[in-house]
Amino acid sequence: MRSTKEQVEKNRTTLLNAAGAEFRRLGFEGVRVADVMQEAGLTHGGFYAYFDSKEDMAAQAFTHHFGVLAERLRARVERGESLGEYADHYLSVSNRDHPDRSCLFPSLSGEVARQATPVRHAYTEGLEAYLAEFTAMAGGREEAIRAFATLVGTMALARAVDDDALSHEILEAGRAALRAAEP
Amino acid sequence: MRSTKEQVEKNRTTLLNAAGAEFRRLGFEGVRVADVMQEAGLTHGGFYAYFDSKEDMAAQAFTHHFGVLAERLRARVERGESLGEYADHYLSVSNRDHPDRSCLFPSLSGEVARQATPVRHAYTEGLEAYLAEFTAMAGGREEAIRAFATLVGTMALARAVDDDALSHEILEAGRAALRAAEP
DNA sequence: TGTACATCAGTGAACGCGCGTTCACTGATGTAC
DNA sequence: TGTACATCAGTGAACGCGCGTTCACTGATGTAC
Repeated sequence: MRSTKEQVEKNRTTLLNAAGAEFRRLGFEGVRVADVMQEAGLTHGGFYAYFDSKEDMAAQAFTHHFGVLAERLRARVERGESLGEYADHYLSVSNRDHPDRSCLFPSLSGEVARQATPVRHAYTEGLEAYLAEFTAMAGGREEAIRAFATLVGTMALARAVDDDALSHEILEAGRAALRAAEP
Repeated sequence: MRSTKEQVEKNRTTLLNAAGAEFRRLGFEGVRVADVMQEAGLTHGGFYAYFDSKEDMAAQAFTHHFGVLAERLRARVERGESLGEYADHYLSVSNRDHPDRSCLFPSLSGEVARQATPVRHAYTEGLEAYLAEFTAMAGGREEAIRAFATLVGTMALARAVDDDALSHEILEAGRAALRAAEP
């Protein structure tokens, strides 16, 4: 049943994308190794041909995700997008309702703080890469950190809350905050 | 082995405090029912005399925690504490390193979004109670939401990061943001 | 106030399920000659 | 270029452990008379 090298690389990408989405959607413990394999059309036994452990998969999926994220952010910066426009996108209802399709930080930061070194390290490098791009949009590094913390906190609260009106109010307050913070 | 009514009430409080601290320290799945019971000097079998399920314990512990939190915040408001002073406290290194002794939102918001109704409901009521107090300090409800989202996001990032210098930088940026936002 | 009985907090063993990980095996791919 | 062998991605059953939950039992508390 050996696969071609190309197939293996294709599978690896599929697995990293699927794992990233599942982690954001379900949290670290909510993800099942067998499910991720299934999303790539494989059975669970083959998992260890790709990863050392579930934790290793998380670290690799994080790194992969952050690469994609930074690239997308760079495109927005190059397009000259303003902080307010970015906030409208980041804090949209669609992003709120689809953590699997959006940024990792609001969904997983709490859990990452409890993870072991490899995962935290991937996270930290991802945040640094993100801030490096975001600094241009926010008009300075400190401004970038402030603005990003507001985005992350806003989305985390808006997602957790069990009341749609309150959730909308939170999202709108966050958007207004970033509009006001434009350089 | 039946206990007195007073003992039962004392145990209940101990359990709620212990559960609240454990959830903030370890996350929902990281907490073991047996450990929480042990912290009250009890064995795991008696758990269901106090709670319907682990989830029920979480919901009750959240409500209990938010009661304490709102009370403490009210004391600070009455003392006339400024937003900047509050941020210095909230975003202290000591709070960063002791999630079990500090506010629930930065540690658990991500996970709460994936929990069932009772937990999310307790969370939502807790946030509303918190914001009700915080509005006085921040000088308005929208200002309160913005400022609190910044606090929560800042602490979540500062805790998750694997680099002490970056973590300090994040905390300081958050403190500066709230100082600048003072009414 | 004292006595008899019912209640129920608490114990500790056992159950059961989920899930990460391991393992023996398969057979197509890749490579050496 | 063709052939023989080694490699290794992939399979699916089985293992093993952790942990929430259940259960039969205990004995002190609470209550009815």
